[in-house]
Amino acid sequence: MALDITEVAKRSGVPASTLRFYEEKGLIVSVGRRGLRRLFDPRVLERLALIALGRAAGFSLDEIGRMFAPDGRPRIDRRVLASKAEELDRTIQKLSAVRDGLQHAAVCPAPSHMECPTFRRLLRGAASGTIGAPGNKLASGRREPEYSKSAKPGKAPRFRRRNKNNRGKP
Amino acid sequence: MALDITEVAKRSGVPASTLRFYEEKGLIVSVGRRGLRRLFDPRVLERLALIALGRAAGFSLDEIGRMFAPDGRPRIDRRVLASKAEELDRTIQKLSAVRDGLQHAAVCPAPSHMECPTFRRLLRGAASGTIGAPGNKLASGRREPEYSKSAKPGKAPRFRRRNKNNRGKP
DNA sequence: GTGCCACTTCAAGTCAACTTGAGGTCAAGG
DNA sequence: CCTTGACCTCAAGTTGACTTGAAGTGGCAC
Repeated sequence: MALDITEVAKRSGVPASTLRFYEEKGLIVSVGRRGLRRLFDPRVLERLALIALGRAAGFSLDEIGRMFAPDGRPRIDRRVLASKAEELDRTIQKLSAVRDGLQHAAVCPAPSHMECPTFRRLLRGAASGTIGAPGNKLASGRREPEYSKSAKPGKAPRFRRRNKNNRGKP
Repeated sequence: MALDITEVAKRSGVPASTLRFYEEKGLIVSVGRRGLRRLFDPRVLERLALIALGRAAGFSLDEIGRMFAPDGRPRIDRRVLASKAEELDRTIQKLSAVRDGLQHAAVCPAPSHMECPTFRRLLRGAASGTIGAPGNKLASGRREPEYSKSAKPGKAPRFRRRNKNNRGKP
């Protein structure tokens, strides 16, 4: 009944090294060994799907880990889901704006992009931090850098860009 | 006329350390110094906006760097823009699906998410790799890991998940 | 003229999510 | 019984985009 690690890897598409890594992180558990070889309960596949989904939604592995009750059953706070959905939605808005701008710029007849009003508008959007780069901060819970040392608390903290990712209330 | 680095930081919202970093990477140039202190042409602000936009669109700093002609003027290939826009669009599709699933799960009356058909469908999507996690690979040009050593070419390469991010032609 | 402090440089650290490498072990096949 | 290959462990490396720390410097206010 139990699947060995290669079987899980094959069926889930998740590399064995990642499975070991996930186990170490407590995201999945193996139910035993055959020799050295890990064995997993087939339900690990569902668990992995859940993890993939969480990642797709922008949760970090740690966040995902916290979504499983100590007994292993997923106990996902609906408020967390809702707020992540909202966050995701804001991200989608921004990306859509960028996509539209890109699309326009791609066909825009202006000799240089700099002369295209649409492009310039997009640029202002990006400049004013309404957009925020994707990649590592896109939909993920992102720590603010500290700046506690270099920017002393008394010293007009208006320096640092606020809400790069629309973190505060709009 | 020239702005010193703090002025640029203040106006652009980009920390001075990042400005130095960008200069080192060749993304911006300083036009001189006052003492040690860098001075920038005001147009650096537009350049920074362009960089922010590029990041928002999912370009890496290196890609962005390549978008500036050696003379410094942006010379952005429209085909690149179009393809990035497409990529972005695919990303948006996926994120939208996830968002909808999340939204549903947040209000779904099923006692456990596992009993909600919508949630399970979403899960299958995530499992089959149709979704792909955001974060660092979301809209960015992402190198495929190598696997040349551990998975020898003769050995049924069906092991590794293909197109986690819909990389091949649809 | 002299002190301060914000700047400078350069090297190294951080973060997340994995991957890779070296060296070890073991079940199974011949 | 012995080889072999696939797994094991543990430590270290990777990637991108920065940040941070230590040690140095110089313009400007006094």
